[in-house]
Amino acid sequence: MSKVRVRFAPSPTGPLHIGGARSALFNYLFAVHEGGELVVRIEDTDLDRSKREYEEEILASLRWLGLSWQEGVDVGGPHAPYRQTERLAIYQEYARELLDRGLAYPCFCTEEELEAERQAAAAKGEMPRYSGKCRYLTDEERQALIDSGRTPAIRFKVPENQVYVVHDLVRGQVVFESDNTGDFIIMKSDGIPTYNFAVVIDDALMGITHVIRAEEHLPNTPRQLMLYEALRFKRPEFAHISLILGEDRQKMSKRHGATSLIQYREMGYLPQALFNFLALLGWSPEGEEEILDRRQIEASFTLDRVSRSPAVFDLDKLNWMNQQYIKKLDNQELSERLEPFIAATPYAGQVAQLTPQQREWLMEAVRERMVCLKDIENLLPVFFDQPDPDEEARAVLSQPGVRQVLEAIQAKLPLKEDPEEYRQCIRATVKELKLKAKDVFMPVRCALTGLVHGPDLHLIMAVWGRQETARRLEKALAGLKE
RNA sequence: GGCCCCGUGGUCAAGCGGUUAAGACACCGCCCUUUCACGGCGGUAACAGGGGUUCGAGUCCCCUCGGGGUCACCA
Repeated sequence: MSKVRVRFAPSPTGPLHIGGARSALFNYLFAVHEGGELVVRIEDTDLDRSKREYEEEILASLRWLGLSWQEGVDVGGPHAPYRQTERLAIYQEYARELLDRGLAYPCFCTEEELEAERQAAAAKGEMPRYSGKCRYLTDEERQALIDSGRTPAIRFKVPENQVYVVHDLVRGQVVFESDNTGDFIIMKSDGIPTYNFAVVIDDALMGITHVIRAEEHLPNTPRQLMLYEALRFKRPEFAHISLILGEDRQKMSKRHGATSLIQYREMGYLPQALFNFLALLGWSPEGEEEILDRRQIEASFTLDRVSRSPAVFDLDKLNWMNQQYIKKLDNQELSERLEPFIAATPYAGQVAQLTPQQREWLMEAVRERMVCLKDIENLLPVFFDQPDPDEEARAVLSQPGVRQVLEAIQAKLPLKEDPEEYRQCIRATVKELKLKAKDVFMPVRCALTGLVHGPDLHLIMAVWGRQETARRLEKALAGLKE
């Protein structure tokens, strides 16, 4: 058995989509698990829509996700070039061969004519399928058309009455009849190959052994099988993975909200979480554990555990998973991950002023309260602002005995700045005044933060430090009615 | 419409002829707790329908229904 070689072949016509990321991920996982190789090829034959910046963005997204590959546009390799527009001579050579062997022919129909044909077919309730009009043109007729200034596209002659069977690794046998397919274009009139033609040639030449791609490509597969046959290439194994759907069960697209990987990064999702989440969309490990790191997934990934049915993208579950991963980060990592998100808030400067120790406390206070890293922007204010108490807080502060509590706290504010010291200070007050813990904690929280909810009070106080805590107490006391 | 794929709780999903039909997310309840969150415990909830095959069917076959994909000189 030859070494497994798979590929991920995106079109640089937009940012990397969630679905594309999952296809890339499955290829990557299969390659790693089988000890094979992954190649990244750029399918930029759509000249109008392809953009180099998208190519770069896609590669960056793949790297961010944690994928790596052995061959590709950016890393080179023995089958270079890996960008289809740089391989045009190759496709032209094979097109020539098919023409010479009578397996393809020039088609002079204009797009307008073809469109009219399709309209007519649709009107009659027939399926739109190329009529084969140009298939039997004589040499003279062809020459005349060329002389009249037309540049032909090249069509492949679809074999009649043949049955093509795809032995799909996730779907089993899928049968297609060639008669359902009209002669299709393999080279556009501008000399650029179409998708079906270019993929087949590249996959064959690059020694791809397994084509793992989204299910939307399944109907294309018989055309590709015809080309493998015509070009006398050995066909690879195929595995069509199910689609990722939006809430409405339609193929996920822009209208379903965030669909590009970049957007998830910007919202503060961790690549490890996305990696884990995406792997579980359409694949399941043997055990019951669902929080699995990259190594574990690589070690257990097999195609036979890939699901045939489409999967709805469940943001709730991604959120939960991201939260799990955030919780696992230590202070150092969390702090680093959070940096760009903190920088985007008005508190960036103040956070930068914190001592390393205070910063640790900040991380502890905040860690279990975030679903996404971006949530930090809602958590920061309590450490740096002292808003007037909101309605709920005012209710707490209007209870009798609040002044006494605040004064007791004030009297024993610890000299040592440490969360434990602050906690002890409050506990001691509880004991001294013979109150319920709640009746001390809540007034203090409300007086100092103006809010009834928030991170652990002793951690917040530690981040403030003695001076700031004392200042807030002062201010709160002054603001009390009596 | 033609062709093709899919069909276990709201969602992901285990199951590969015999199970009280796992587990996770979400939801609800209880506990922990200064609050919220976290965490712990528990609960509601599913084999699309109909025919077969079989001693026995979520598992195999057929039909129906439902959902989706695809029918370009886009990939």
